[in-house]
Amino acid sequence: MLEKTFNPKDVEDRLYQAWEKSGAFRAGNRPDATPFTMVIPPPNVTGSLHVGHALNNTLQDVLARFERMRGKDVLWQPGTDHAGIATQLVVERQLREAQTSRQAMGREAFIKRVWEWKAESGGTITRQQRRLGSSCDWSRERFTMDEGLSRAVLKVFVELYRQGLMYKDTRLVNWDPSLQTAVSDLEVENIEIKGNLWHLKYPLADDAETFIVVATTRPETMLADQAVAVHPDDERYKALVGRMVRLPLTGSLDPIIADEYATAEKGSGAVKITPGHDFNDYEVGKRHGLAVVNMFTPDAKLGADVPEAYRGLDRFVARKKIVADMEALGLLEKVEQVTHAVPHDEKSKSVELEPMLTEQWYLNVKPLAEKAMAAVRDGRTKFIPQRFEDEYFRWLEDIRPWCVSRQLWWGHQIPAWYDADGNVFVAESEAEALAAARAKHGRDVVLTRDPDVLDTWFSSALWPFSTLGWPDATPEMKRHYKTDVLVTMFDIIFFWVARMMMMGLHFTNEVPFHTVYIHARVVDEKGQKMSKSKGNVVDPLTLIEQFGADPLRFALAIAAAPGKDLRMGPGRVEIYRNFCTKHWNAARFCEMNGCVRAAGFDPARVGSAVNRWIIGELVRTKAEVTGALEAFRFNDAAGGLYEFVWNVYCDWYLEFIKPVFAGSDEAQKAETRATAAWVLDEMLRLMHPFTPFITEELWRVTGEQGPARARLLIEETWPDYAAIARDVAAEAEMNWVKTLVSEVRSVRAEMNVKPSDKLPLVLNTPSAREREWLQRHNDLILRMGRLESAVSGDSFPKGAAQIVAGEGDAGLTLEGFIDFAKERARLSKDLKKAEDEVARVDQKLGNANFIS
RNA sequence: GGGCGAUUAGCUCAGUUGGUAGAGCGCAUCGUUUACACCGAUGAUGUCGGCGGUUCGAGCCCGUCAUCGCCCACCA
Repeated sequence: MLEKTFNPKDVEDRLYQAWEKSGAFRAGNRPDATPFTMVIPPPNVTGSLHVGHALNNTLQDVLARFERMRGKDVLWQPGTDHAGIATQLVVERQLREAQTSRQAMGREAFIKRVWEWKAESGGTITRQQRRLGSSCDWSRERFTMDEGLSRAVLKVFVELYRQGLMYKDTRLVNWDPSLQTAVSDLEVENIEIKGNLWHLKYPLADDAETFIVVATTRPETMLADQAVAVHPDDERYKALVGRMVRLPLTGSLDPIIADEYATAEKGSGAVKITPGHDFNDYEVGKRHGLAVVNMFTPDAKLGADVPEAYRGLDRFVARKKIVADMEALGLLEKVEQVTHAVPHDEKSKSVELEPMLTEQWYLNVKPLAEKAMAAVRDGRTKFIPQRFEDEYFRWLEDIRPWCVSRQLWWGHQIPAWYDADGNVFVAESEAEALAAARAKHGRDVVLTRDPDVLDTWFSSALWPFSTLGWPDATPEMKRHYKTDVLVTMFDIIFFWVARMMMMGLHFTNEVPFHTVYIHARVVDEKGQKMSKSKGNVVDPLTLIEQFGADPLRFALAIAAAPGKDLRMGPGRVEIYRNFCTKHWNAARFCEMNGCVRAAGFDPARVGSAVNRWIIGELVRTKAEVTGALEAFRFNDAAGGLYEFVWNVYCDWYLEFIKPVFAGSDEAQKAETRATAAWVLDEMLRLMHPFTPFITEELWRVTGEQGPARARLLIEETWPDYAAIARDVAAEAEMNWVKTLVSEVRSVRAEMNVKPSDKLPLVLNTPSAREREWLQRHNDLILRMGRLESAVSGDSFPKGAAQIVAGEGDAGLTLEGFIDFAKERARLSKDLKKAEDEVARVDQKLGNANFIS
């Protein structure tokens, strides 16, 4: 006998282990079947599961289990990402707490330390994915710094280099002074902050009493100024173009130049040009042949190229001092308050990035982007929802070279070696590099390896094929690439999706996936973005602990309407915990009534209307769920199931069959038991992709073979009801019955009659008020009496009917009633439509104003 | 500055080719009848953000305005 409620804690672990042990999640179980492949967006190896992961994993697991049940050979490829910056930061923090640093340890020891940390904490997130029920093929788990994946990275880098797409360049780059590394354009977050716009007076070189005023938000950079620019058409300054200013504080001479970049309306109309520390100024400098002076050290303190008084100062300290000094010289004209966007690192959002002139490795992604755009344009890869394609195009259309080198230690070290003269040798191994160097010099030379590592997203970009064994021609590569669906969130379309498209097409000539499903962001129950600082982070593990994995999964799936924020919290999950209990109790009811699947039961040959009807409803639901899942409408699929389980199966069907079980018609009882069991059984299968644990556990209740069947659930096929025709008669009949029952219930409620009371009880002692009601609803109650007796098998309470009707049986037989029901259903649907159409045409003709 | 999305019951949200406005929660009333109180029955509640247009008919299509959110952008 089942307990009154489902206890997820008792079963989740046991069931998951049984699944995994049985090899049910393994790809390759069905060599003849169509493959279905997804790669998981690899979470940070040292991270833990947040509710966004939970959504992402749930949706993929729904698809994986659905396709597996449909008979496909599913590979859901799991793994983790080494997450260069994030992981290095975590370990560095630990070192700080231990009073040491990576610099003190040295590179080799530090990397060893990170691997240790990975070994220690790397299992956390995959354990948590298991708790959620994710049916990944764990036997194929990969890590971006695995030997095989690293080999793919080397090969890709070297090939891109040989193709001339990967190159070193010295240019301005976004520099993180805290981490002391370059970051890519995508990793910059512009944050609006309130600041000052200082108007500085620069005296002319040959006339110290005449000034040109420049406005700047970054006065400290004036120490590296190389010019003052004005717009060529700006009448105010035309005469000054070509003359020199003497830069205060440094005394150097800078030309006043005319450049379109300056806007007369902005600031004072004249702008200081600092090619070393501003992307625009850098371009202006190139046009005018200005020098590029770097005035900062890597940690953004003032360096050797500034007057001694400022050397070693932090940039913000220097800013204050320079403003004060300028003011003391009478060269500060005014200060305006402005809000302006300042580039910050997107991780902590607390470090102001500095444009810095450094040498870095760049990948010219332009030609790759062309192919990536073409693939989406001609439909080889589709985005759902489609509007994300526009965003994808917009970014790829004006894509700039990708700065792929990072001045970190944790990551794939760049496979480039240098000789003493600075010649570079790019090769997949040191031996190859040495050989190349020997060939060049005619003798053995000593090489040093480039100390930098690659952007984490470089290896992620290869994920769909590197995990399958590329560059080797593995059977998995052949069978599972391209993959089918990528399920991810919109915030990494540029970081990851676009780059996978580019790399995939470039190296395999095939798109990495035919569909990209973009799901929403999960926010808290109040609609606030979750953040640690706000303390409103919803922890999926707490929710699993509290309610179970199934309710969380169902809550996520049913809320997953494409492209909208998705609110999540305990309240939401509780609703679906209740739903799971309801589902559980439906099975419990079946168990109590001996509803066991009967051997040889044929749903197409059921006799009674109630049973024919519920089978029809099931068939309809299955079609709805299947269609919804095929279209990635998870909310519709889950919603349809919710409706069927609760409002159709429990609220109507189980209520209808109670009188049957209480009655004496043994043949009908047997049929009804078999039907109830069969429908429950099928329902469990439809529910399984969403709530795998409870369905697996309940499965044994309805199965002839007991618990041994449980293990097999996910290997069973998705229900196929092709042989069952839609039973319109049963549908119409039951709809009519339901309507009547509702009407009667409403009458009873209004009359204050207990549902348990038989009608005759009321009729024997009618009050005046009751008598009035009975008169008004005479006809209804007559029919109801008929129906109840038809459903329950009891004899029709003739006496009661006579009392009600006052004139004996109205002569309505059940058959006559069903005909009436059908007629009414037909009329209310088809005829209504036809009549409307006729009326519409009539009206049109009437309005047409024919000439007779 | 550009682009996108949202605006539907008190709250949170569905609503896929335009055809009688839906769900859950909450609320009110009643109820422990062969599963389930993590339950059941019944009920109340909507100028579908405003205005204009197309149509026999608009929550849905078009235009416009308002408010909120997100993304992108080199503006001093």
